[in-house]
Amino acid sequence: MNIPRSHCPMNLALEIFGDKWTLLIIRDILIEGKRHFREFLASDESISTNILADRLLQLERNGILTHKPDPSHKQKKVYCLTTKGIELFPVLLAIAKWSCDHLAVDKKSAEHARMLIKGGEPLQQKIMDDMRDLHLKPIK
Amino acid sequence: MNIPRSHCPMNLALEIFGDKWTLLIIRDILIEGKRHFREFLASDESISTNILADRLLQLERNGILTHKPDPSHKQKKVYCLTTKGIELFPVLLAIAKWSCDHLAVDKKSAEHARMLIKGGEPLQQKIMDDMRDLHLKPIK
DNA sequence: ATGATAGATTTAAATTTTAAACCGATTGCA
DNA sequence: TGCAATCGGTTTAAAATTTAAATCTATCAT
Repeated sequence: MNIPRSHCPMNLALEIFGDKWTLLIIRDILIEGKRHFREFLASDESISTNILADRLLQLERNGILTHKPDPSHKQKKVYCLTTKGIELFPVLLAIAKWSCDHLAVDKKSAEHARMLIKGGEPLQQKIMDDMRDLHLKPIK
Repeated sequence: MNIPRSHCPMNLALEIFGDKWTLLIIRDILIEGKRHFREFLASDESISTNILADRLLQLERNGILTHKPDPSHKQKKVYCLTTKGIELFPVLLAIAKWSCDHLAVDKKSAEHARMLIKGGEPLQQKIMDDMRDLHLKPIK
């Protein structure tokens, strides 16, 4: 990474995910359960392959993602969140709540987001625990 | 605004503040108490004037900021958050918490952020109430 | 063997960001 | 009254990033 503009928490975070795409990938993993390049590529926002490849690389460099081989296909990778990545969940949730309160989000997503928020801390902790189980298992 | 890539809450939010600068301006207002162009300009990250002018305009267009004349100087504007803007506070806080937990933030900022987080809901509500008092008063 | 699928890389064009210079209006001070 | 500083910007040209599209090689199922 380059030298950061400042060491303010907000700035350091934005230098990692302050762009239009990075948090959409995290959303795809944390909310949609996606794990593969082609799955990310298929999201509604239609990211292009070079941007996706770049963002995945940056996320790995920043210790938010790792990957392991997919046994089903030698060229296929399974992307895994690290603890650092899983703990972005509250950030996503705060953003989703704000959006649902103030923007014209589509009904289905809004419903899902509100359910997650309404579940409160206990539900959110459970989801993060499940994520830890799913993503942090050692590469077998 | 252009047609959004999708109506997912995350995407809609990122189309507004998914960049390196926008949330730094919100931070300057919500956390640092800044209200003027020149104050934003003086922040550590050294934003340039045209980018700052553009982001302030976008924030106004998106209903997050407004401005009113500053009685002390005919050319001076006082920037005010709307309710929509003030309610970005939990988003900033979630990001700051994640940063403090996972990045090399400077000690002073980390301390401040942790204080805000440790205060919990009551402190956060109080801060947002103060902000409403300060920013939402009608232009006299 | 063939065609589909895998994760990319390459390219050239379009867009955004940047730093720096510049702007006219307003203000404080001598 | 004159002058320098300050106000919120705009303008500019260069640099960097983003984009869509085409392309690549390896793998896989049939």
